[in-house]
Amino acid sequence: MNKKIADLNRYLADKGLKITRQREAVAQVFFDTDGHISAEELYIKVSRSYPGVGLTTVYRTLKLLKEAGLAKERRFAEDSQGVFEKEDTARHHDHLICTRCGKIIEFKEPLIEKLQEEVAQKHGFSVEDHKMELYGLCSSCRTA
Amino acid sequence: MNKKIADLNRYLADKGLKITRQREAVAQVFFDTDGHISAEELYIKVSRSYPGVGLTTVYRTLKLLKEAGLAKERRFAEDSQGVFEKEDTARHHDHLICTRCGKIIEFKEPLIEKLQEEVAQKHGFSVEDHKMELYGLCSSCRTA
DNA sequence: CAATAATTGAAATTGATTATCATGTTCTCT
DNA sequence: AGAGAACATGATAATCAATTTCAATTATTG
Repeated sequence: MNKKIADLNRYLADKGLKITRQREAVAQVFFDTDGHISAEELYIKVSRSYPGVGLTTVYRTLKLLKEAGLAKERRFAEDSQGVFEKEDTARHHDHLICTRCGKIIEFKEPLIEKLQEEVAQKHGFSVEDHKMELYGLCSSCRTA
Repeated sequence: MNKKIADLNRYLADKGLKITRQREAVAQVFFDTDGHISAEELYIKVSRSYPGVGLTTVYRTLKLLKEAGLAKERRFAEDSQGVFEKEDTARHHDHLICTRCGKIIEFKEPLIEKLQEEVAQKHGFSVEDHKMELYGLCSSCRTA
């Protein structure tokens, strides 16, 4: 699935930026990753397939991916490290987070989104994006 | 409204910790603050009424307030600094955030909460807490 | 009031992220 | 293809928020 790499390259060309081996490496590995990944983790993962790419470049590329609308940064409570995920999966999904074991489940609920729109309108807002996190105990932690 | 100070003192006594002038100062100023405040901002505010209280102590006291269930820490996207708010207002309210001017409006929507419970149950979770943020443009930024 | 244990503030430390800078690469134009 | 200009890279240093350390101080308890 090189469509996203193509999207990135189009964005770069558009901005007068350059297509490099490192950017492609980081982007490729990132797009092959499901769920959330931190810059540090991505750096390690990239290093396995494409050694010699610096952590700094990983940070910089993730920033570009955000600007290009291909990645999304999230910050979970109490977590000092930011995590990234692909923008397409980031869109319209929310998180259930177990406060004991840290397990994170992603879900979608169109009805909630409809209500969000309504609330926003009531306050004169137009919604572009949202983030919802439910904190609680997962079934295994509750019975344990 | 010294009830909360009393709550804090009860918590401290319970844990074998001490009631100090500094803790009371930080707590008092924090409880008199509406909305969100960062540790740094709170430090400045405290320093005006009670000079000589260190930033470290503000951080430590906020941590205690969290443990005592009297404060809640939040982390908004893209914001490196965590912010705190009183637990009573933190409970069951959500945020509308303008992506241009940064304005934050708080709201409640019981229906959304009901749906959250249902979704969680579907995944075997019991909800203890939640966080929801809607990002968009406020009315003035949209027309500007 | 004395002994004990917790607290304080300043400074040092950590961990994540960003800036700097000399060197290397890509793109554009011919 | 080649040269020049502009951008990118990676190592290191710097920054920023938050935490830890530690010697000196203070609250509690008996």
